[in-house]
Amino acid sequence: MARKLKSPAMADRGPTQRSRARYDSRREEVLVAATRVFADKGYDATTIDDLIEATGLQRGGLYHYMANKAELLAEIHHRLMKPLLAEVEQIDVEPHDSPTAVRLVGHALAHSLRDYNDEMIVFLHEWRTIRNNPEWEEIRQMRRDLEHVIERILRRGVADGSFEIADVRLAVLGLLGMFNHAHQWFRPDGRMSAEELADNFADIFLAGVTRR
Amino acid sequence: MARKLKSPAMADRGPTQRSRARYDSRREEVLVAATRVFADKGYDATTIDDLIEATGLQRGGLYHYMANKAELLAEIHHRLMKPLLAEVEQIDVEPHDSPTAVRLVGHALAHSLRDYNDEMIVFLHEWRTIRNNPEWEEIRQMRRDLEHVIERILRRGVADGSFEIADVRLAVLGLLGMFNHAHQWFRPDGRMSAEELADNFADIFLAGVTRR
Amino acid sequence: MARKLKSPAMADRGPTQRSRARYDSRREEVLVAATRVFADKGYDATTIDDLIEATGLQRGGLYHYMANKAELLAEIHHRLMKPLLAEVEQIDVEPHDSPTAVRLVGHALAHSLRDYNDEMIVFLHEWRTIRNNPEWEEIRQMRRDLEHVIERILRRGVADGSFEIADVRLAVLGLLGMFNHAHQWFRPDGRMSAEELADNFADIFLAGVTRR
Amino acid sequence: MARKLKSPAMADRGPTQRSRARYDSRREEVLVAATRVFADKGYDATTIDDLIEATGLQRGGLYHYMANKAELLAEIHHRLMKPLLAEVEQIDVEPHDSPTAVRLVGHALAHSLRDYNDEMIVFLHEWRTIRNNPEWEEIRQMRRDLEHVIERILRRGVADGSFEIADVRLAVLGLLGMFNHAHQWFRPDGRMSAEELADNFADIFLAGVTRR
DNA sequence: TATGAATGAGCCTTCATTCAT
DNA sequence: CATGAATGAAGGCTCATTCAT
Repeated sequence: MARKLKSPAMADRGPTQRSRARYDSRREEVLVAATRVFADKGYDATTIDDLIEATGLQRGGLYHYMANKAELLAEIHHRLMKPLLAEVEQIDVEPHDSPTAVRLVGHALAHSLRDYNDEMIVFLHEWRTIRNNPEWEEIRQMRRDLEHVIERILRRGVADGSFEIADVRLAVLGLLGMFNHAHQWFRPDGRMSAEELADNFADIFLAGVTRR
Repeated sequence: MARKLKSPAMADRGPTQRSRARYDSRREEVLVAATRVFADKGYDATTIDDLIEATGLQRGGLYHYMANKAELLAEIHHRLMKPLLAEVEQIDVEPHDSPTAVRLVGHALAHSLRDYNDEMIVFLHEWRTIRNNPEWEEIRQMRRDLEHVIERILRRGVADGSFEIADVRLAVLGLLGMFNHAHQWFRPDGRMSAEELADNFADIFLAGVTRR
Repeated sequence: MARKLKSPAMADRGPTQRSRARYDSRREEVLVAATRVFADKGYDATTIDDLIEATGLQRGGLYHYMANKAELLAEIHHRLMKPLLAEVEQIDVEPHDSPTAVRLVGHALAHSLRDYNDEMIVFLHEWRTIRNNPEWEEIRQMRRDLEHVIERILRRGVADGSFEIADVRLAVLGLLGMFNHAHQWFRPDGRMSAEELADNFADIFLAGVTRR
Repeated sequence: MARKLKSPAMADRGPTQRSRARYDSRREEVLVAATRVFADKGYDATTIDDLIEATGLQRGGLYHYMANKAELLAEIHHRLMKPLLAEVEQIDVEPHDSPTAVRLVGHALAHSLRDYNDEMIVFLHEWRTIRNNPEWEEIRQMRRDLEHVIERILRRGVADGSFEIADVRLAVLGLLGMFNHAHQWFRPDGRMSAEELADNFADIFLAGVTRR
């Protein structure tokens, strides 16, 4: 039914490159602003009016760049999890020895903390929001995927004799927990670099799991 | 009411004949598409985005062919009522005997049903929309005009002794009602032709009002 | 989880008879008022503020008596269709000859028109609203049920040789259509009684379908 | 802040001892139920209806045991922080050597985790809610007090040559962070006792700050 | 003409809280 | 103390229309 009247001459044009690019960059701004506000006030406590103020758009204009508030939260999680998951899965398939793999995972987590600091804050704070809402199964799945990859790496370390771990699931949560909690004090532009953070935490964790 | 169809008088200035023709044919397409959607979903429930989808135009483009949504509804009613009213008024001034005049009115109504099926559906469904909005007085007037012509024909039949009708107003509503309701099942390409429909209903109606 | 703290002594009380009755009567008022407004302006065109004005309640108070606007529409249809369906189904199972059964169905329809005039108006106007919304399948089903019972009665008349009908489905729609359309002019307190209406329409319909 | 727990001094006037006791025990139940719900769904996402369901009270009844929702949150924090703060301040004034003091602080934190698990969850999740609302300055102060006591203990350890800490503030946050994060997996009735948890974390922390 | 970003009024609904009984 | 009807502010979202490009 669509595009019935459009003349053949223009049928294949669609939005111009330029307008498309402007839309995308504006959407990016909206997303960044929303992430900031969500990180600061929390998703539920953030009103559309807060987003209006943060973006400088008006009500309708804002909705030009998002379907609804929930979509923003989902997108924020994708922005955080996709690169992280990719990096960790890459580590999983490369031929590292187990301690090195764990260390690299630490670096990947630290990179997220550095490059997606606000997203990380949102991710960690809104877990309950996401957990309690059927609509966000996809995000829950990404989180599970991350845990599974790390679990696989640890199990390989156990299998090859590098590690000695009583409860691998718990170790995964512990490793993630160390980094997750760091979001409360780590600042991308602070004294400690992401690499230092990663190495310090990797040292601690490896000291705890390495077979003696 | 802005942006009425440009009057022919303006055609020789500004836009070329060709571009003028293209504009009109596009406008026609918009109107037909809108009528279809209004008939299907109702005027209020139809959004501009529905019209965008139905016409294949874009938001701004669509507004080149209409001043606003309300104008479309008005125009749809004009398209239906003008020929019908003309036909019925013609019958009124011609020297038919009363039963024949009624029969011809029936045919006129059936023709509307056949030739302006979607418009008829819109007309019947949106009556309340039109009734409650001051802006549509013009349309209400056309409807009243139609009723008045028919009423005049019936009264003449009473006066000349052909008919015996207790409440002429009610009889008008009854006659219109029979045809109006037929829009729910009559299809221009269905089993029953418009002429058959007209004759059947005329038979029933005349049987009811003819002086015994 | 509920009622954990409630002392045993009061566990079986629940709302008092009195308060329950007041709630119900207030809800009834809301429903009647809403039906009136829906009948007048249409469901979609009726805003919550219209209902507030019609009921004399305030926003929150109104929502005390309804889950949402849609629920009202559903309830209105139940109020109309349940007694009608019951009456027609009763006719179907009683041992009437076919013409009598049809006449009784006409009376049942006329009773609805008389006793549930506003509900009837809403029912007839909002059919499209209901048709297009998955949430109202239950109502669509009631309508289908009604049509089926009438269809069954007509088919029995054909089978027993009383009627001669080319297209029974169409005849059902025609019978319903006659009565449905009458809502446009029939008034419970008008010149014509519901019984007269029923008999007149039954006469017309039976004249059309009786085997000659 | 209205309707605080009535002070004991008022107990002898008006309500009997018995009714007073019943009131307090009900209030206790309300608090426990609310804490559970807040921990599960979050403070903002918890509605009064959730509390009604969780307590088994009715709307009006519930409000007899609380001034408003915010008061519950404040009270929950008092229940958690008062004993913890008392325990830690006690440690501070007792003549322990610095590593022992730290270890005892760890045990105090672990006890909170064990005895006030839900309160802890609420405390950690709702920090932002509390931070952004002027009304909760008192709670923010308690948290600051806790940090200050721990900071004092650590600084004493630095002063007496036991510890070598570059950034004492950060060390405080680190120590609290370890325990705080544990609420995500620690269960009062789980494999690991609170004492074991405390000792493990104390070992790790002390290993990190002890002067070599 | 055409585009689509932007506007802002207005809609339905939720919810903490109050208060007459 | 208890009830539950009522309040009304505020929230998320829709949508017809405008306008700079």
